[in-house]
Amino acid sequence: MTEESSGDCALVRRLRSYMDINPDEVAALLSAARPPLAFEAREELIRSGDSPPLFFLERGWALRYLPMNSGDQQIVQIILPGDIVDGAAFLPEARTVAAVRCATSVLARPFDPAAFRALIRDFPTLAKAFWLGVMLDENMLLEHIARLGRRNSAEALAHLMLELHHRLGRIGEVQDDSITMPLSQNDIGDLLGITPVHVSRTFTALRQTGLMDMDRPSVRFFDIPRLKRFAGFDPAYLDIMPAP
Amino acid sequence: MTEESSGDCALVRRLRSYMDINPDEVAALLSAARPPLAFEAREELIRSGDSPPLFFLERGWALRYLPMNSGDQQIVQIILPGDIVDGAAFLPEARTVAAVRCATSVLARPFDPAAFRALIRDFPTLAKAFWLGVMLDENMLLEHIARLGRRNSAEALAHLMLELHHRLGRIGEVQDDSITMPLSQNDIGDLLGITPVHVSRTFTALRQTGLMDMDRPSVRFFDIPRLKRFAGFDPAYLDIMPAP
DNA sequence: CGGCCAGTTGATCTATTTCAAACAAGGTGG
DNA sequence: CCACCTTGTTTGAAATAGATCAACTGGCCG
Repeated sequence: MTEESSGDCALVRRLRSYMDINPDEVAALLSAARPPLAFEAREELIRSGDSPPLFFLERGWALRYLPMNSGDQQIVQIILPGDIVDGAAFLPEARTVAAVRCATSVLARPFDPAAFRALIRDFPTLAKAFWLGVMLDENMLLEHIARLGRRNSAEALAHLMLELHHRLGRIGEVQDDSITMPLSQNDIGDLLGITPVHVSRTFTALRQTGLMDMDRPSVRFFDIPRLKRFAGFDPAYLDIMPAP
Repeated sequence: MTEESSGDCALVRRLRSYMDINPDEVAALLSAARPPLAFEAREELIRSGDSPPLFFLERGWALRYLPMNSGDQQIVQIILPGDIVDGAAFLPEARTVAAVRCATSVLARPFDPAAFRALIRDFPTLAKAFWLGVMLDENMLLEHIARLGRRNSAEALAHLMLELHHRLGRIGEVQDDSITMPLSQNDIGDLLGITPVHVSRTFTALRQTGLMDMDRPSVRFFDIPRLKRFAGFDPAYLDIMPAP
């Protein structure tokens, strides 16, 4: 037995949260999994230009970003447990442009690429679940674009926190309207394309509206409906499929 | 015979520009294709919330965008001949969040979704080519994020034009360092998250540097190496695979 | 001719940046 | 235990990129 048959694996838990996966499929999936690897906070999981390994995040937070030639960086994606670290790993020869670093200490579970591709070929349900994940990731990129292009800093920050609230809720990491959010204000600046000092000012402005509060690493939501209206947050993009 | 066997189909031409596809595969691909449909400029190809049809663009330009509840919109992707219009079409039940409208008059080629999925299952080369296209599209989204988050309007505009130059070059639509770019300054504002008046000012500023010039619908590049340096443009993200 | 659309230009206003300083928490070495 | 350093956050004052509002231009079409 490679793992608990119930699937003590963040990827399996995540897939199950939006698809019906039968025990055969879980077993097949786990047979392609290798034991998780541990990484420290700030460690690089993938470097820009790598031909990346096929990792799924098991525990912790990671950040996918584009290094800019000006020296700074633009974070493009927050990787949570159950997420694939870099989809380019499907194409054996492909190189990736985005780097990934750990925001916290992390457990990453490598999969055997060839075995994984065989699974996708042989199990239609897994193929569908996997493609669904790709679409979800794309939707998050699209909303990130809209955050950067069409929202001011307060709206963008609130929108980002609501997205995290929603995603963490799906993997069971929300305790009564507050989340654990390990990112620094520096990271958030790199996410939203604003300076860290402005992140701080924006946080205090939001705090003063009474809609949410945060002191690292916890973010508390006081009035989610009103915050959603303020940020223009509609979770439809995170719920492509109706719940099972 | 459904089509010229040489593949007079933008999708086939595009795939061939970065992969070796043999005649059997071309024939299989064309067998899933249906005759193209014509649309007018400004017509909606896909509406937000649709379960979208499986279209590949045959001719013309289309824009994929998120309608914002404030009434305006954020364009997230420029769709050129050979591009898939909305990848969500692979999942029969999936709904899309982004809408697509025609920027010019357009020919869109519908594919039979079930037949197309069968192709992906049965022809590894097509599957690979298709997944490569998905990765390319993702890379363009990532760079779009970096444009919005980490570049000022002049750099962003130059970067966007260089991306179009590169993409159009690949499908044979560049005549000696100038391209035909049918987008209005309004569209470009919706792309870059700036106001149309600022697009106009940015265009004249760029014109005065002598690096490029434009009067609709043509954009001319005078000094591409210098412009690339100015915009921080590195085409690596558009060239995942080495040329065949 | 009149009207509409796309682009330009000017003047003012505002969100965000930049630069600078200060503070708190935690870790390390004396 | 204290001095000291680093990292993350806060606050202030000045500078700037881009927004806003408004007016004007030049096609183009009926």
